[in-house]
Amino acid sequence: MADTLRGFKRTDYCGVFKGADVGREVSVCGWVQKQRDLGSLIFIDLRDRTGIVQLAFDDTTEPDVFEKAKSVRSEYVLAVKGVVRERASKNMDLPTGEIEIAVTELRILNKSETPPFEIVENSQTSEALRLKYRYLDLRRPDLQRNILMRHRITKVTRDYFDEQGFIEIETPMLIKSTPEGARDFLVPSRIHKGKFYALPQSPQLYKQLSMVAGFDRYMQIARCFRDEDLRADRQPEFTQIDLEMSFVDVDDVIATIEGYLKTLFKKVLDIDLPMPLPRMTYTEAMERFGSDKPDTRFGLEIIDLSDAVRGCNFAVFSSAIENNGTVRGITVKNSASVLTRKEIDKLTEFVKGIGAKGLAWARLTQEGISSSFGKFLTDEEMNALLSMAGAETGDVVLIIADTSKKNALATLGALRLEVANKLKIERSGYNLLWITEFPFFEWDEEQQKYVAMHHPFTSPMDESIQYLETQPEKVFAKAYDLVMNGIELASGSIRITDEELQKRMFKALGLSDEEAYAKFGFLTDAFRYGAPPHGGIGIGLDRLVMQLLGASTLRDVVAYPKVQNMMELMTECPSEVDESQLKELGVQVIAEKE
RNA sequence: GGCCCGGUAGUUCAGCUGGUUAGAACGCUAGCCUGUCACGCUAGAGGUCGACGGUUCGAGCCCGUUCCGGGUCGCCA
Repeated sequence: MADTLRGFKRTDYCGVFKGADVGREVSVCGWVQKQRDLGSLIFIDLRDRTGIVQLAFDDTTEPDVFEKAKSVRSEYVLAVKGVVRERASKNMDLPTGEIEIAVTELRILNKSETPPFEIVENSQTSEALRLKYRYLDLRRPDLQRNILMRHRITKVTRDYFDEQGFIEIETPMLIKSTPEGARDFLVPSRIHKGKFYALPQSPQLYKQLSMVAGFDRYMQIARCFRDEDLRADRQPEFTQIDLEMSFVDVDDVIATIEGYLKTLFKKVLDIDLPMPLPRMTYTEAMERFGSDKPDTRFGLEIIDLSDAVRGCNFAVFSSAIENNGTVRGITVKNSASVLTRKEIDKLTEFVKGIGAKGLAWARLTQEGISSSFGKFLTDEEMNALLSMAGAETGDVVLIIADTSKKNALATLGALRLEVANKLKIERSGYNLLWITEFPFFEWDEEQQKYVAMHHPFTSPMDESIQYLETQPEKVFAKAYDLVMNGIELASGSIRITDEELQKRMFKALGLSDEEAYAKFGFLTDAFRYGAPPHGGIGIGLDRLVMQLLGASTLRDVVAYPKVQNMMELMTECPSEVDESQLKELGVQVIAEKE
């Protein structure tokens, strides 16, 4: 039978003791990190979320307390009373290493089985096992720090936006399904059989309606859901710092977020982030980095080599250009020793894996120039190409030719990151920038038509509205993304508040008036009653925390994450439900397992 | 859905060309030990080699299927 807490009152956390505490009688609670039994001397490291304190049992300890200490094992839960004293031998590696607690009273509040893995920092145990026993995993100091840091970040966030006059409004979790974009999680209705709620992909429409309602500045730390496949930086449910502001344009939203980031970095990391943040248009980001979320902490920028090889005898190059395509490359400085033929073959496989037809290359070594295309080019053409690429001895030029400029840039964007990883190019620090002026429409090869890059409430830039019906590729959006270290951290836009423009928008996206009204009528109705101009942004809180902590996966900053197949390994959900539950909901399972 | 990587003791891993009784470290159990803090010493327990099927005289190892985990592409307005 375990001891109880009756009459016991904790006075201190474990990890906070200092030399000045010597002589105090204290009471602490925690988990046993380690018991070291030296015979007539026992040490126990007691751990709570603040750290570790050493408990000492020796010839000054009551015999029954000493016997009890002998029986203590890892992860037992203890309550301890004793006197803080200076250690006979100090441990300077430990914050509390100068003192220990000479125990006068020991209560074993609960025993523990031997845990399936050790509760230590930097655990090497497989993530699957750790996730199954997440409550033990979360006891580890690194995850404790992450979760505490996450708390700190949300606290600073709420405080900042409160001070700026933002109002936190809780929007519903059971909402109407609007199946554009990502797949919705659906919730069947018991009362309305055959009808469904959706879990929100974001509070988008409600925050806009809150602007119509006159709340002027809205903020919510909102849970969002998307039924799409997972990645290291994607969970099916995630948290967004969601904002909306009335009477603003692009610069106002950006300035607000910059103020927030400056405060956040200062308070959480004590870093003075230089403001304002750099801005880059979408077009420039694609041209230079082949990505709308460029990691600009290193070079390897994309170079247009088309002019050097136009009309050359290498059909791969010349025909790409003739067919309105392009030839582009990146020059990898001083890499010829690392990027051997074999490594370049691997890179070729890599680009083929993401849809390129191949990879042309040139290595400039002391022994001369070797390349995959040299025999097709005249010396003049080769020299012009290398000079345009800025290549010198020791460099390697990697070239993609494609009839689609978009594909060539995207491939090189991915290749650029792959090469940076391969060469272990140093990428430290916090690199933030805004990407602005996104195209409104994107040409979809499969559907052979323009499709929206954003939700249909995004406002076009004023000067491009005229092209909406005639030249969709010339329409740019009042949309902005915040990119940090090559990860999309936030995304937002100024919204449409003009009913006529909204109708034109729906039409341009291929939605009939009837469809648009059935789906979004509640919003367009609202806009007939005095909608203030407004815009906002959603910041991915999980990604933000991940970046600030330097974590490599969201699972390290989400307390109870899901794994790649969408399961939560601890509770093993999703799980089957009773036939009676299904019947009550009017739901029939037809997708039996094969 | 495609591609790539992984699955051997509680944990992290090794395991030769397919060949006797599958090893190590940590952890765990017991005993000893008065200043440990990666305590030390001695002894011990602990294995469906992810699962199923196949090839073989013989499979942890080869082949097939499948399950589980990770990365990635598709997907993510």
